[in-house]
Parts: sequence; structure tokens; C-alpha cells
Amino acid sequence: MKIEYEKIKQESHTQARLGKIKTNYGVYDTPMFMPVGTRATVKSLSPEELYDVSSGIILANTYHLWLRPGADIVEKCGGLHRFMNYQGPILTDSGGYQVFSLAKNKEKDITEEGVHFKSHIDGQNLFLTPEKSIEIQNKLDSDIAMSFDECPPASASYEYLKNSLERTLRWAKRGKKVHANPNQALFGIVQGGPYEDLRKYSAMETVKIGFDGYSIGGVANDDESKEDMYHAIEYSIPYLPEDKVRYLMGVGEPIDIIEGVIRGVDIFDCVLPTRIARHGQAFTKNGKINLNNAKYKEDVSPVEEGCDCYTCKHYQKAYIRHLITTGEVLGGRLLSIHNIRFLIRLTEELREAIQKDQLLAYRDQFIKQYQSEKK
RNA sequence: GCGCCAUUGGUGAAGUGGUUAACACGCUGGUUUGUGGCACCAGUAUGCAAGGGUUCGAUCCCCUUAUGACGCC
Repeated sequence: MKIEYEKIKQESHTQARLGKIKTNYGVYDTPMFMPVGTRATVKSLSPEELYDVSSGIILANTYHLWLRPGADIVEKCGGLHRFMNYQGPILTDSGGYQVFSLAKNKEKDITEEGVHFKSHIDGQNLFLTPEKSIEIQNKLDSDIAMSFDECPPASASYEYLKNSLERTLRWAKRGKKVHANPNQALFGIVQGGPYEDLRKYSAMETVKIGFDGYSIGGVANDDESKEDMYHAIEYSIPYLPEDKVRYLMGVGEPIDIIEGVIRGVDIFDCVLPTRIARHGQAFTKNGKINLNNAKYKEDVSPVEEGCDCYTCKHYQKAYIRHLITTGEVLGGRLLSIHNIRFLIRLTEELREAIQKDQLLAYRDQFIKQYQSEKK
């Protein structure tokens, strides 16, 4: 089995769906949030802690693992699951996103054949192609491989986005051709920026090639507005098959996840919960809070009242603030646990709302509370 | 007791007779969306030990006092 998606229910007032993803490592409910473990580790968390927050699929990154330790070494160690000891599904990003940001001269460095760029570690010249990316992912032995795509900012010109998505389509075909891991699913990526016709075209053409799942890429980038992002989803979703997973890449603001689900997205990934955790911030129902703030110096309450995560069950804000302000790594760890659990709990609540046909009411209530403490 | 040197923000400290007293840390906020970069951005001494004097003008020159370090009896 590679991966199968089964739709359980469609919310009657929105595009939101309830579904199940069947993988080699079990069956998981959608909507789902996937924590990011770029370098074969969700920064600072052990696999046990990931199971504990009910994480399903997690992400790893082709580019990073290609550079260090190298795909051959991961393969020699028995593949990504054995390597990082994660007994759950793993999705590998293709490296397109990283490579695009590392390519200095977009015109020159991004060619039909692939992308030239310099390693962020030692500056050596590297060249990544769709074939190479898939080959690496085959070796890493993740459960889901992503097509190698170009990820231009939403602010790129219409012409650029059009040419770029055409090339991404050709790359998708090339990648699929060399994809050779029978235990691994392969996803295609829809591009096209904020433009309706481009998204539609990209979605239809990507579906024609035929993948095990489809993602919407090129969002939450650069200076893209929320409106553009929501439009990009709306313009793409109608052309994606009902019986395949829909993955919105890189989105992790709670409200964006809700809006994505409403528009028919099944899975999300984002670095936000772990990154902001390391900088001392936490998601709560009442909005994002910053544990660096002096007002938490003597606060004996948990990060979020009523949260069921390990951190909230055992620690006070004052202690976590102490860890964060003194630079102790445990602070970021505890907040990462909370933030990931927060987003996963959010998806659990979304599933419940979809089940009850109350998603829009849930959204309105969530936003009202989430923004209540903001000025 | 005498001589000599010092005294700049929460800290370590630069600095000049003339509009806004450098920098760093700390502190106070903020940012972060398919994680190169535990990072980035912003604010943070109406005052330069205290008092007096010289000067158009002093944190910077002079005097006194206080405090501290060093040397000599």
C-alpha cells in the first residue's frame, strides 16, 4: 500500500471534508496538521513526544538530508524511519522551496534541466533536478515524496508564474517517470500564484499527469496577502479529485488552517509551531502569547488553561519564561510540544465541527476569541 | 597623614569645550507560514559622582567634597 484517501463526510455549508488517510503506518484522520522535522528530527522532540501529541505524518526535507548526512547514509541506516526512529508516516519535501531561495540569479540559475545553487553549508556549487530529487527521496524511503517544483513568490509577475508553472509541470512528469519506490506515494504540486486561470490550469494539468495526492504550493510566501492565499486555494481545489489528499504547503497560522479546511484542504505542514516556540512564543485560544514578556514573570498558570499537552499539565508560565529568557533549551522544547499539540488539537476540533456541520460557527467563535486580546 | 590616579546608563565600557553621549550585554516590546542562519526589527543615560567656578557654551578645564585603587611615611 502506498497511500489511500477515503472521504468520510463533506460539510454541508463548506468545502470542508472529513477523511482518512491509509498509510503503511496506520490510518489517520483528516484534516491533519503535520509537524516539520527538516533534518530528520522535529527540532528538540523525540518520537515518543510526537506520538504523545498525536502527530500523524511528519515532514523531512530532501535538500537538507541530501547535504547531510546524504541519502546513501540514510539508506544504509535502513531508511528514514529506522534512521530517526519514527514509526509513523513521513513526507519528504522535494527541496524545491529551499533551492529556489538559494538560487541567487533566478533567470540564470533556474534552468529547464534543474536548479543551480550554492550549498548554505560550504558554498559549493550544487545542481538539483527533478530526477535527482525523486531519486534522493526514493532512497530516503519516506512514505510520501513530493514532486520537485519551482516555488516563486506570489508577487512574481503573471508571465513569470505562467512560465514557471509550465516548467513545474514538465518537472512533475520527469519526476514521476523516475519514481521507483513501490512503498512510496508521490504528490504533485499546483502552482500559479494568486491567478484563477493559472491555478485552474496548473491543477488540471497536474491531475492529468496523475499523482497519489495533490498539494497547493506557492502560498504563505513572501508578501502574499491572506486574500491571495485563500483565493489560491479556492481556485485550485475544484479541479482536484475528490478521492485524493489535498495538501496546503507551509501553512500553519491557526486561522489560516481553519480557512484552508473550509476551502477543502486535508493536510497542512508548517515550521511555525516549533520556530516560534524556540523564540518563546505560544499559541493559545486567546491568541499568540510571548513568554518573554515581563508580565509572565510570576505567572503560575499553564501556558494555556485547559490544554491537554504535557507542558500545560506540568509546568507554569513563570518557569517556562525563566527557561526561555535564560536560553535553556528545555524552554523551546516544552513550547514546541504545546504548540504542535495546539495545532493538532485544532484539527481535532475542526473534525468535530465538520461532523456536526458547525464549521463556520466554530471558525467565527475561534477568530473572535483568538483576536480578543489584540488591540 | 601625604602623593598620585580614577569616578560616564542596570552592567562592561567608548568619547568630545559646541546641535541627537559610540558599541556590546541586559532590559522592554514586536516579527516569524513546503526552517540555511535559536534569528531578525524596534525602544531603552534630558544625562557623564556631588557642589561651586572659568567660558558665549562644559561630561570634557579649575577648585572643594565624597568614594575607590595604588605608592610613601
